Amino acid sequence: MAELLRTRRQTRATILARLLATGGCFRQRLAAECRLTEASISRIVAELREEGVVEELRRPAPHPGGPTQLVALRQDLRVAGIEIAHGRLAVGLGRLAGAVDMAERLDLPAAPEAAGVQAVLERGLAALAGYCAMQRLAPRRIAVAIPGFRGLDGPPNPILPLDPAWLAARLRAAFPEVPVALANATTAHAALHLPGDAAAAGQSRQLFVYLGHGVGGAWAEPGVAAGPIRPVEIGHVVVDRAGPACRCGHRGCLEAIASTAAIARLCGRPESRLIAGFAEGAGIGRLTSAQQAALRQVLLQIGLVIGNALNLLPASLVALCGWPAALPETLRGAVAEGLDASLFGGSLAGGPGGSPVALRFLLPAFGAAPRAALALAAHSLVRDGALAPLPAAVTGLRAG
Amino acid sequence: MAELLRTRRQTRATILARLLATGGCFRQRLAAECRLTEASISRIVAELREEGVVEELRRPAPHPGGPTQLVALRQDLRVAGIEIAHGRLAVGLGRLAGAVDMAERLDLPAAPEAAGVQAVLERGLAALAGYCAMQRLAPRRIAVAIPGFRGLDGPPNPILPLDPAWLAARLRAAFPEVPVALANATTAHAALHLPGDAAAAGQSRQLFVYLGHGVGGAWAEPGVAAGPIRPVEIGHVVVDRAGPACRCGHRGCLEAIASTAAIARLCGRPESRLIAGFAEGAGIGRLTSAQQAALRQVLLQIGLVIGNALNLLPASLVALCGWPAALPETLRGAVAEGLDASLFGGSLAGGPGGSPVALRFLLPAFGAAPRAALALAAHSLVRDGALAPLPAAVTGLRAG
DNA sequence: CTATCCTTCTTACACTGTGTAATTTCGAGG
DNA sequence: CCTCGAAATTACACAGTGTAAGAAGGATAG
Repeated sequence: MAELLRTRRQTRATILARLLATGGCFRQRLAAECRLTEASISRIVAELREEGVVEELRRPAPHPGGPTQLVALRQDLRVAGIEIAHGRLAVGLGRLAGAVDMAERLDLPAAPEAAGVQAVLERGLAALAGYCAMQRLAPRRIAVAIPGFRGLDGPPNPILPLDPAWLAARLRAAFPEVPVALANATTAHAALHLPGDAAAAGQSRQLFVYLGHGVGGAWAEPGVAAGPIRPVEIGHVVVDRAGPACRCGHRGCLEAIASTAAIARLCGRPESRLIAGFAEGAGIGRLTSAQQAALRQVLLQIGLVIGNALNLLPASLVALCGWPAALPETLRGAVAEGLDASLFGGSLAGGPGGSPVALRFLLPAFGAAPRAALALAAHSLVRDGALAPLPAAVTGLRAG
Repeated sequence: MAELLRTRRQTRATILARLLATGGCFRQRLAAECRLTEASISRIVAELREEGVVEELRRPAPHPGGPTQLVALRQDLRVAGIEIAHGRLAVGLGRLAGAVDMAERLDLPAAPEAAGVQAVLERGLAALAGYCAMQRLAPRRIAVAIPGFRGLDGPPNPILPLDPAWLAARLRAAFPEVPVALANATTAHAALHLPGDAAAAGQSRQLFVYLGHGVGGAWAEPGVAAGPIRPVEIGHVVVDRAGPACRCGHRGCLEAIASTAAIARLCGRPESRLIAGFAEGAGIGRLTSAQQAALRQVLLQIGLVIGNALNLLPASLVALCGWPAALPETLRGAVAEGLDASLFGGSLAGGPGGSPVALRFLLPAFGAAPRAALALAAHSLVRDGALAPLPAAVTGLRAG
């Protein structure tokens, strides 16, 4: 009995999501992981093949009479990405699997105003459109990763003076027919780091936390539901009401103590040098023992906040993407310690009856922009079943 | 086009949920609020009428040619509830709308052991079954509200020595054919206080927080989705790692500072007297100014935790059920203050672009047990579309 | 090069659930 | 009793999936 009804779009999305996550797989496994019969797989794969979205690759049969057709996303599909990070604009074109065809980075004005940002965006768009025209490549989707973005009709962006409606209109003009996805920069990073594990095919939920110049997060359910990535204001969870002022207007937000800006202050060196050190794999450098102790406190706090978040909405995987990944194991351990101090009903190892939570440290891809935006574009394409996206009014979901 | 596919069970659940929330309404409104056509309403109402779940009541037409048949849940449907709270076991039988036919309360042993609890439960069950037999009434569903419950295959209950599997088996034996729902006591209270507003028919999410001898909460989405009530361990969000020890093993949990036990300690009087005062509507009584200040701090903390929770998962309504409702407005305001200090992107009134959040204080129904369990039973019945519940393995949801 | 055997892949059919539109029913008033 | 106007029902079409039977394809042996 079908206790799980899906629209065609949803079914396509589940299948495409599995293909993106696995990089291609045989129909049997695909059917199992998508909770469909092979009959349905057959129908939809045929449909997607017609449309040029997937292809079947010839493989030697693993056993007599075994499958020979590997179903995979077509490798020549292109997506475009636009990403704003660290005072630069990056535009690029790439493939679904992550390979980048072209990337170009432009400096934003030091004190960005709306007009200046628009001008640089125009240059980036021109470069992107020019490359596409020259190579005769048309992206299937364009995604834009914007720090501080909170929806098309959200509040004005406090971080970057950019009108999302203007950008969306501009993109529609420059690339007619190509669907556009706008999202928060953190959402894009979450898309970049979505785990493709077999485990992820289950009903598991993931909490992604990004610690950069800003601090943000996202809930992701990469399972069969092909669920959306929901941004989370974990950076503005208030840790200490008497703490340092945060740019959001409150005091003692996580961001105010755990962003790279705060850590740079703590370590007594400029944020740019700190980030450069991480980017070169040099780690955080020498610290006084007082600094180490302070850093440890921050890591503990991060763990506490994450544990508290899981008390409110359980997840089976926490991905912590940012500067802590560059620290030695001994210091990093403080995160787990903090988590254990707040996670109800068990520790990381999975206490009595508590389901185990995995904690992963990820190094952010400093300077790899616009890879996150490209990943977001791929995710967005897949999520819509490689069809024209539904207007937000229909989905009832907030952009993000 | 149908971008919203539902199984029959889901459709029935949406309709029944609306009927439960509104207490009966005309088909036109029902169709609109359930996002169905009147044709579908017709089919399903006919089905439910056949089964004796709904009835149509004759009403004078509001305008010439207007509707005359009010669709409503049948008033003679009964549900049974079993609730454990404040050292007592309450069993009862009632109607979906809330009327209680019979309630009986039995004291639990002071230092409860598994055997003692079982014995009292047996007595309660006998009373319930006896009443049902005498009145020739058969409940359509039985719900049990258990403090500390965390799922049928969750960890052993740290609060009450009760094996849920034993209880489920015992209920199946005593009331064969009657589906049983076991849930956390907080979930049951959330069910009791589910808002039935028209607003609730939307996609809104609600955060319910219960401040009693324990502190817990639940996310509820009472909209068309007929979504489940998901328990939240908000009582074990750690507020201050150096705070007082909590029974969960951590320090500084919200429960450790905001439960009635903690408040009783703060006010320097026994918890039972405090609760009795609330139950009689006498409020909290006289406090020294130091006590008032301390209480204010606690309320601020509650607000902070709630604001932080909304940073992680937005909601449009916060229902705060417990002792704060008995306080004067001036003190209670501290909750909103704390909330404003942590809720990102706007205050309670709805900041720039932030969606407004409503905060409601509810007086808990002290001594009204098993009304929460009865509400839970009604909710559970409706949620399953008045059909036999699916086994948890199929729904993929944790009991709660 | 063909026959055979094995599984994979496809497809016809049945079933569920909904919306559209035509039809029927129903209550109220003259 | 008839008629009007809206509500309520129902026939039909359509989307989506599972079941099961049939078609197709690769590997091996002769």
